[in-house]
Amino acid sequence: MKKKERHQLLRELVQQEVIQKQEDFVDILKKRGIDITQATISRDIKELQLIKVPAQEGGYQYNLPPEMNYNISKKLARLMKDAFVSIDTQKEFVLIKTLPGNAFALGTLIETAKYQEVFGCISGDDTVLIICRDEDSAERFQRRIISFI
Amino acid sequence: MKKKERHQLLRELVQQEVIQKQEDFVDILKKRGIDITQATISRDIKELQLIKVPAQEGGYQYNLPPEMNYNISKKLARLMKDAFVSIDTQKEFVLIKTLPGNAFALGTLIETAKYQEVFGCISGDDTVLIICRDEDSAERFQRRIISFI
DNA sequence: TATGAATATGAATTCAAC
DNA sequence: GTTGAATTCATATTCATA
Repeated sequence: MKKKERHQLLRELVQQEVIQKQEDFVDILKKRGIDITQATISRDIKELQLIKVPAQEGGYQYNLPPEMNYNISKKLARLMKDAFVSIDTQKEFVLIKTLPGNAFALGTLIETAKYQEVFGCISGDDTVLIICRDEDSAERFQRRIISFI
Repeated sequence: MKKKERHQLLRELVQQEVIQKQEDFVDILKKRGIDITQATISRDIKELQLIKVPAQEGGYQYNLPPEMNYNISKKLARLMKDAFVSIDTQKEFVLIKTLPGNAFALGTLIETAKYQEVFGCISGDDTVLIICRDEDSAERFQRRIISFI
């Protein structure tokens, strides 16, 4: 496997999995039959400019570079402006209604953006249900989303 | 000095100075008569969610959390849309013309955003001169800026 | 709760090999 | 130019103390 391919894989992994430390990368790659050491991962991270973000719930998480997250936020903002219908919260849940056919894309973006308030999210055709970490998170997340409109 | 004050100070420092490691914080605070250890800085960084961004020119730099940088980019995008007149590059220099009175604000935002392409920048009333790290950086930076319009 | 000292853990670099 | 092993260096945590 070439370095470029590995870099691409790391970019995907960091969006899909919760990577807390460089050894996590090593372990995941090992499971896929790619043997690589922490030293190489360290260099990869530097080249890809991945960042280690402190999570307030304890722990850390590697993430995409700010620049790329900015692009994700931009997409999110655009989609919200285009397809947003309504938003409501109840306890730790946030429910967003969109124009038909847009919820899945919205859900994917919300997940990719990895907002700390968000525990998980499920999307239908015109509805995204976001499960936040707690009631406060839900409120914060709602404000965040509304600011995009 | 209270923890809250120190946190505020760290937020300012991270925008003004190039902080490569936690000991840099310790040293800077010491010069200001604030005695604090690396352990405390580590906790502060976690609470403030500061991130360590790899710079492609070697080295690392602590920075504000992605969320806050997103806001800076949003301001930059808005100002560009409002006040942009023209842009041109020559070697490693980028020259941006703005409506009168807007260049200084633009320059400040560009500096705060800490784009890696940028070495430094000088602002007048309707002109910002950005010195990039090299010719390639200047081109990349120009594209970046244009994407805001 | 906030902190420092000591320590453990994680991450970056050096050096040699390829 | 890329990598792993060993090492150095940086950072997070533990444990004690205020």
